[in-house]
Amino acid sequence: MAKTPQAIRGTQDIFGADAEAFAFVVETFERVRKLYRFRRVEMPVFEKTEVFSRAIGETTDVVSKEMYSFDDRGGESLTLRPEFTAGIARAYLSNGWQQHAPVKLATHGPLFRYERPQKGRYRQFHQIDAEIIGAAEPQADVELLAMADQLLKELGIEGVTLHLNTLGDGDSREAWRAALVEHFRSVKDELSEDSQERLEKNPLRILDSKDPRDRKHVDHTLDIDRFLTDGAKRFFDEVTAGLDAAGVKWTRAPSLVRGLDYYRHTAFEFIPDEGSEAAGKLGSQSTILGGGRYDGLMESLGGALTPAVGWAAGIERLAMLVGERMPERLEAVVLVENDAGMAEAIELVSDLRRGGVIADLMATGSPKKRYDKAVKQNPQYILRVDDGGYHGISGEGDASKIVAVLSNRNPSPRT
RNA sequence: GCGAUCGUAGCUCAGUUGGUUAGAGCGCCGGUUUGUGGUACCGGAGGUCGCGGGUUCGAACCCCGUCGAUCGCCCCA
Repeated sequence: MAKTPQAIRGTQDIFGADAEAFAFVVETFERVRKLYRFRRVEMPVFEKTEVFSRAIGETTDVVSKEMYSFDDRGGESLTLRPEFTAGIARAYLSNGWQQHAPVKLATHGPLFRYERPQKGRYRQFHQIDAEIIGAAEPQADVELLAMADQLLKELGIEGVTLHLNTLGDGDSREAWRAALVEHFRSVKDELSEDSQERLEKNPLRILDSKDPRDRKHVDHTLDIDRFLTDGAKRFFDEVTAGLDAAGVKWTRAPSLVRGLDYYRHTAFEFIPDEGSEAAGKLGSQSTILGGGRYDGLMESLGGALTPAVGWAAGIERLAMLVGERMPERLEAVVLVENDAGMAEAIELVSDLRRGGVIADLMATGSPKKRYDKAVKQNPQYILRVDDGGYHGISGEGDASKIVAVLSNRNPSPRT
């Protein structure tokens, strides 16, 4: 026998309860985004590599070691999308969506990052994504976060808190970064190996290092607050005031920095509370939804300065938190007691489905065992068909839909 | 890229200090019973014990390598 090829490492075949939970997340997202008038967009799964390398930043982990890149037959370097935002920004520029600005967009689908898989983390994973493009005012941040908050609530997810920070505007961030580099360089030898590396590549990250050697050198004098320009401070205050008005709970997280270069001002993550049930279900992964403002991104792709803010959430991680979802209950099984009645049974099950009844046909295997198999499906009703046609129903509960279908049918030969 | 743990039937798992022909439950197929809302019983198919090498009279079991999975580090959703 030929050998079955293996699935690619880090990909998943989702089925059963997990697939139901996955679908529930997507359906709930679709419902909620409509409440906020986010418009659905469909995006390519791959782009020219430069879309991501320029937008996300060459030195980020995502670009430097996690992209699935390949040359196509024309020799052009393409990359399977590792995130949504860069591709959406490219689409916004190449399609002239400025005409719709400010525009609220939502999408979902697969993303790809070359990483070692572990709990809640895959090479092909899935996100839901929401962006507001062309809106500079803090109210956009508030609306976006209110939607995220409502989504999590409607998914029934508890024990998760919005962690909020500001990275300031360009000037604030630059001053902050310079101060951090100066500070940490003076104690470089005492930092962890990882953080000595971060010092060159991404000094902001040292702030949220878990290594005690690094923690020793981190204190509140290094928070962004001291470096914020008046404008940046005012912006953040308006965001937090808006969240309070909208009834969205949040907590300040001064060491929260996002990994990608394009973030400005607001940065946030929804994180399970320590010791909560949600935290346990997620393993060592913590962030279930994250994002921020990226006013500088469009320029890196050659567009005009365009303020924008967005977030993405891992569908798999959300699905781990929503609990068991059962498929809709089977309402009717048409049981073929004798194969001579097969045509009649097929007609009956078709009529039931057209009448909005969730129905299945049980007509395979040993005729004597069909009844047991039907019962195992736990249907609300069983309709029996033999060589004389339909001849009986048993079950309990509301049968009005089934009765309506039966009374609209041509009388079976027996009646 | 690094580390830990683990690979036995379609699935979940037993398998004694290394010892005859590797087992169970579930699922699948067939039959007997029952005779119409989850019956009981009998039987059957299904395994290169992840793969390759080594030690041994003898390896699912010990050793080495390799592939894969899981969890963690890094980073992220």
